[in-house]
Amino acid sequence: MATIIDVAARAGVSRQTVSNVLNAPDRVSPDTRRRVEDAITTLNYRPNRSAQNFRAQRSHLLGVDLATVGPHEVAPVLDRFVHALSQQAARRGYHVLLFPRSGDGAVHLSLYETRTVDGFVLVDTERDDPRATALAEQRVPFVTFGRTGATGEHDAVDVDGFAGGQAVAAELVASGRRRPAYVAWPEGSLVGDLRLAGFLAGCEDAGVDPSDVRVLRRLNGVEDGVDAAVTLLEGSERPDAIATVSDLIAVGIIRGMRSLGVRAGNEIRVVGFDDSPLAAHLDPPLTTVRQPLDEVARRVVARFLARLEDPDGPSVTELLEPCLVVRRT
Amino acid sequence: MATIIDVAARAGVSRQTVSNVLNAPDRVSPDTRRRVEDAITTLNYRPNRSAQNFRAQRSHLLGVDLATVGPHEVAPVLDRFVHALSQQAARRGYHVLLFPRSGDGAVHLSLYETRTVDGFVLVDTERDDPRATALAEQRVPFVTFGRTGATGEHDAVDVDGFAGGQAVAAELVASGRRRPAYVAWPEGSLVGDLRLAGFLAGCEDAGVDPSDVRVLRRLNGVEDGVDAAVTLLEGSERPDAIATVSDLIAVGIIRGMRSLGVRAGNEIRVVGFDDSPLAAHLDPPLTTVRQPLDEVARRVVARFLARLEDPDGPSVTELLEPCLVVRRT
DNA sequence: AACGTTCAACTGAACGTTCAAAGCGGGAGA
DNA sequence: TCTCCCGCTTTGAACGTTCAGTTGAACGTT
Repeated sequence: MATIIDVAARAGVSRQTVSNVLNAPDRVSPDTRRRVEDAITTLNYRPNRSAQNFRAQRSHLLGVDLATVGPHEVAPVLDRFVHALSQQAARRGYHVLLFPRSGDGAVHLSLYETRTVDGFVLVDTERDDPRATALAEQRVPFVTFGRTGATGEHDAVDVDGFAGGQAVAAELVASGRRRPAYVAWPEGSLVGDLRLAGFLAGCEDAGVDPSDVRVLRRLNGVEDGVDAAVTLLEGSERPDAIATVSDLIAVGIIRGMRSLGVRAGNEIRVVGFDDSPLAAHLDPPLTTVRQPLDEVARRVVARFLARLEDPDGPSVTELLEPCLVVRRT
Repeated sequence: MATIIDVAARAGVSRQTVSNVLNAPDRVSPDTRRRVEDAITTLNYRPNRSAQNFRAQRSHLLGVDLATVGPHEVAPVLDRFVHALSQQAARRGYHVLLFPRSGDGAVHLSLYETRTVDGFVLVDTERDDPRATALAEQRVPFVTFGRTGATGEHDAVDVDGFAGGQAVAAELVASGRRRPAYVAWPEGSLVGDLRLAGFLAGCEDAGVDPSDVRVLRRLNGVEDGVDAAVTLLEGSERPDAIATVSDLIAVGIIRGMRSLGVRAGNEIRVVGFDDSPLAAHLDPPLTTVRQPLDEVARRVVARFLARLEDPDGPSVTELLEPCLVVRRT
């Protein structure tokens, strides 16, 4: 591999001049510049990233811990976000380094201590996420996708689940539904509680009394959705719409309804959340709320770089609007 | 951040002794070792990875290019493999660096030229994959998950799709089916052709004439599966089993059958391939072929490290056995 | 001619680590 | 007593880059 010294020798200049041609071309005379560029081309020189990292005390790497997903679990948002993140990071000279989340849920602090990464992006945050607390305490640069409730204590980018819930309610009522039900996660999840609260607020805004909305709480599985649908349909007063906190539950709802001979989208509308890849392929295609993952990723990267620039600046939480995707249900 | 020099000063030894305590403890007297270890603990010293990388001319990073997946497409194998890979890599002191596949499908050679990564892992390879050709030509260390047809020209780990196809045929015939059909990908895909060939061979082994097997060719989409199912069922002689080259197509098959009032698993069995996360959650749960992704990842990492050790060693292709998962279809 | 300014290019130093080689006591053998 | 060896430790050097500071030449002003 050619080094900057080789290029300098070939072009008859010093190593710093070569460096300048690459990093501050205006400091070099046009004539010299051309000679150096020729040498670079001839030798196919590429600056050694390890050396640059070492010199700059920056790894240009962004750590993302992968939740340990069982072979049959789905991580519909995580994977797509990681794709988007690696794309946006690449635009800014950074790359995404994946590492498995350690057993106890702690972030691998050692990756930062050894300067393997410049910081972290946390995904799937929960209320008072211990990972965020630990990182903030150690003053490690990081940004979360998702709030933790500790506003102002770290940078975060999130999608406004409350607004998403509102939009769902508005759409359902606008299409004439008056007896909506909601299948939520168990109480305590920040994400889930916001989506539900938004939905209830949206109902109220549209003139449906929130206290009339039947709310069921289930875990995030297809089977849990099936169960919820059966519960909702067996009563004497069936809802005319079922909104849910996730697509996975919605899949179960649709299936549970079908097992009772009811096709989603007619008497009973069904709405999911996340617009996971399968939503469009369901039968019937699922109405759901899409998160602007590309934009989230863009801002996460921007926030992260800003944090590196100014470690002591104030923490910022950005909120992005989700977008309702109306399909057949 | 404490450096090795700080530790050395505190323990009253030279920097090399500290290095030895960490990398070759047997060279250091027990007494000194203890003193140094104390200093390390006190100062919370961690060797700087950038410096190590620079010194060793190794980034300890493994590049994986992410196919650009549309927001509604699914990459069921890729994502799970990447998870497994990052886990296995971490065990060997390596990490996975993600980068977006460039527009023209070429691997980002520059990541290697700049020594940002030590090499690549290629996923979703195709016959005579241009990425593999390019990397081999440049003598870049890499391992593919999936064969390319160019055996011996690069390291590869693959799952035996032929054997998978055979297993499917064996199971179907053993359960009494005599008129199986197969929905394949368009001819030319190495993966697809092997799975189909295996299926036909398996039929022959079990006493069903392969030339009687109806083979349809479709793209890899849910809608393509629906279409295939309709085509297969509308003829006068319906198959009693439909095997497919992928779970996604199988999803479509099940749906297409249902649209004609036929439930998969009874008169007509359906079998997918890949055991993607949704397979177990389908209605009815899908019988499919599981790829041992953890084991594939483990071997890919091992092969890769072996290749780094010995750049000129012979190329090896490893083949792993898939495993049929019989569910309700 | 002396001096200040500007532009272009160069030199020294440093980032933190580890390999290779050298130093240094002390004990065994000649 | 001298030599050799052994175990432990130190020193020199290098990996490739870029920041900060310096040199040198050209040019205009006084």
